[in-house]
Amino acid sequence: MKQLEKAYDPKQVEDATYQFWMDGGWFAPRRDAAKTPYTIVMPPPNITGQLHMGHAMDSTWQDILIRHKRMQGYAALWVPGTDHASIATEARIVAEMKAEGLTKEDLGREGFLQRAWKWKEEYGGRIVGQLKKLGSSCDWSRERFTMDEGCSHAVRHVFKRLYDEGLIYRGERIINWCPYCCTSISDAEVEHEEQEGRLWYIRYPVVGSDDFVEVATTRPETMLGDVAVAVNPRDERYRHLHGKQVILPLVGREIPVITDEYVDMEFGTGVVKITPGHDPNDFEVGRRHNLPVLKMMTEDAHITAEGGKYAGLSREDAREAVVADLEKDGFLAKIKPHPHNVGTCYRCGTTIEPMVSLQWFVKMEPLAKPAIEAVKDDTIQFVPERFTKTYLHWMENTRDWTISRQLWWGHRIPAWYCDECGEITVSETEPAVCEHCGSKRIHQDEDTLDTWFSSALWPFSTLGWPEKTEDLAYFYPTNTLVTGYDIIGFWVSRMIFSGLHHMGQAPFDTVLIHGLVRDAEGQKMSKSLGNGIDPLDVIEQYGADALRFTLVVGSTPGNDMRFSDEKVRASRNFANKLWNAARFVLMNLPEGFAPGLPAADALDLSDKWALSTYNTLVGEVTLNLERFEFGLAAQKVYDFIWDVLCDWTIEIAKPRLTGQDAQNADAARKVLVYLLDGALRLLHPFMPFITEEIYQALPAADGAGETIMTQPWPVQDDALDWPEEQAAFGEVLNLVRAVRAVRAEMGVHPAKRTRMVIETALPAPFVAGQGVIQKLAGAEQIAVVERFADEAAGMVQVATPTARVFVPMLELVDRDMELARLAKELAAAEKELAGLAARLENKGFVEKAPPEVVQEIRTKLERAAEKQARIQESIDALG
RNA sequence: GGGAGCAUAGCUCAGCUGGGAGAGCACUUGCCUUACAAGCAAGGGGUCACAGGUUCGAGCCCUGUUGUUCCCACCA
Repeated sequence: MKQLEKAYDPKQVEDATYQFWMDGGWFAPRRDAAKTPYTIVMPPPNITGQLHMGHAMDSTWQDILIRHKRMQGYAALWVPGTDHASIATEARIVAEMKAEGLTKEDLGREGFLQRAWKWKEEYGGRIVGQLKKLGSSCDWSRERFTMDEGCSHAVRHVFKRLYDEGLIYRGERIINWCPYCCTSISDAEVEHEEQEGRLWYIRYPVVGSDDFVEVATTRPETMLGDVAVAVNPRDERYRHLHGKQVILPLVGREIPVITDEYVDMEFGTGVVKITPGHDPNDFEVGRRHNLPVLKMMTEDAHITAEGGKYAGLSREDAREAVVADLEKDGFLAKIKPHPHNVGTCYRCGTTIEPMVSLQWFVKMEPLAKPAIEAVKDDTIQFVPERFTKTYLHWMENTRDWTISRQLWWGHRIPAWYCDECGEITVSETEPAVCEHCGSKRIHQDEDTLDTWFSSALWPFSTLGWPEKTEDLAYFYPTNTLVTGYDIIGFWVSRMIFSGLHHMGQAPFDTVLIHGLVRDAEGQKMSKSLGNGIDPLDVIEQYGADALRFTLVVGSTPGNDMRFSDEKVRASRNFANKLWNAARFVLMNLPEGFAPGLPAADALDLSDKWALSTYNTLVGEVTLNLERFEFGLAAQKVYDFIWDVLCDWTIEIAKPRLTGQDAQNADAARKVLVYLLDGALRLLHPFMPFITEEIYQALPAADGAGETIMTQPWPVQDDALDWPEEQAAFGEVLNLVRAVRAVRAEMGVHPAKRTRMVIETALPAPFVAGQGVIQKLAGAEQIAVVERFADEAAGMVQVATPTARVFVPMLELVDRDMELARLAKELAAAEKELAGLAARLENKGFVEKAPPEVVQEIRTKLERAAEKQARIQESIDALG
């Protein structure tokens, strides 16, 4: 048997325990036909990332599910891995190179990729080690990386397949361009932020008259790319302009006035300038009217030659210059303040520039349809349910997905262009010749794929797909996906349509959504605010179990939570409490102690109460876990350990353990060990380290080399349910509490012991509970009688629903004070009685409420009436 | 412009399918009761945002209002 230190020290335990688990190989499930698989794929953290609170929460929740299912006997697999995070990683490396005075072009593609891989080898594993500190029971033998060989194969396979199906196409479209990252980004990667903008009203002279039209714009510099002005066809104010031409100020180009329903007559002047090259709406309008597309900005957002004298200026400088010239030449009518939304790059925050460019796209509509169905028909459920709306809204409004990125770090697009015939060859492996004309002069697309393109395949690419592996057959589809609500659009939705399309089966059945972890003030933790709390610091100070527990209690799916030191300290204290309870139990076990519950007739009333309470707990916690109510489950285990086990059962056991009755002492020990063992199992998913450490010290595990990880999850058992005894002992505890309250109120010193007479019509439980009352209510001698009131002069009297206690302490207290106290008690009892009586007098209640509820109130009423009568009698005796 | 969350003790939050409100921290009082002072015992503190409605009964369901946070959206 292991000796436990006086206070729990996580640092001495955690790393060694994790190593013990690794050595035991318990993280890796075997494919066992006799078992049911349960699978979770970890949302792969970015290789650029450091573990933050979001990861800690995410991983804790997943680990709770996996550990619980593993104990229930499932073949539980948690697949870990990391994401190459193309844009983030590339930005990181470019910045690093910049410090050395190097650019990507200096190194060239090959050189850059070498450097990137080196960077990955060096830093990519960092976060993996951090996940281990948390206690995550992932199967590291199945760890994957989105750019490893298998995942890359899956990516090329999917690309080829979708291309052949006509679901991937290449085309010139208007896309979101980040001038800082110098790449296209998808709609989902654009963040909108409100900015204090302005509306410039510009006069465009009408050709062939002295008239002009006023056009309102938030981006005057884009007028250089104007190809028309548009009015609403129904707008009477501008009917005379239909078919006319106007002159573009500063540039002098003649452009047509067109009519289009898109124009809102209410906004601005009702006239819109059309710039198809740099505005998504204008692009659509331009297509409808066959207007040319002028590209007047470069990839780093400077004006092109198209912009005449403004060529070479940045978009910001160009705006100033254009506005100044407009004003000088009298074209500027007015300027009004105008708050509006500006799209920014989610990575770098730069204002995105809509640009026309040649990119690859995934056609979304045919893929989205079944993905919408799968959620509507509950094949996939969101927890909490409300996120279904978020998902459906995203899916139903999604436009084609821009998947090409002008980056080097990532999956290079498997498309080759023929220098002879110009056709495209898409292939999983590098083709030798153009499949159209057989020419050998082909070159591969320079671009890479959006990071999410590979993450979308994660639930099956990690299991070996497109190979037909045994893992894939056994573990797919996975079961629960755990993630934050912020990536439902980016990731969850794409996994769903990918799984359905490529596997013919939804990738998981449940999406469990957690909220954000905020700081103690409720602010989002972020690097720029510097308010991030490093989970590793918390682990260092309080231990991983305390951190995990904190991330679970008081949290509820989908809701954000605040993180504070006080909360972790409370969790740490709980760990220590458990530790000491275990120490107490263990130090009371004799050599050769044999665990196991004694026969029912060897159990005393308190044993049956404790075991019944535990038995109920088992059922409730199991149900809570099945419903993903982790916070409730954790709270219940906490309450059981602290309240039922420590404050009552252990205290009650003390006199039994040191008493004369050897059989009784043995029963107490066996029950304590049984309850401790059960509580450890129930707590293990939440606090894996300390529960393992204590489990190892229990006689059952002694030297057997077993782990709590694979012990069976407790099952509710009717044989451990004694409702009558549970209720009867509850009355004993009520009496203890009542006596303690009166003693405290009267200022009786805790060490002072008194004689005590219990008057009750139901003596059995109080006789059986004598020892308990003696120990916990400060009694030295107890008599249980059916009638005592007549001899009770000069005694303090305490009423409970089923008994009255007489304590000879009146010499310690003032008689009037005692009367006043009793009067207060009586008032409270009468109030309760009146409330209950009122409910029963309500005919509607008696007739319509369920009979068991009515009966419960009747019983309460009887009890309350008895208690009230006892108090009244006490008062009469004193008076 | 649409959609969603939240509003419960001084603070942070639980509260499962409606049966008379809980925890942690903080506060007050008393305890070194040999597992634990990171502890033990006893307490104080809440018209569950507001107004209606459904129901025998509402923190929970419905409608509206206010405050607050977030998501989505191509009105120049």
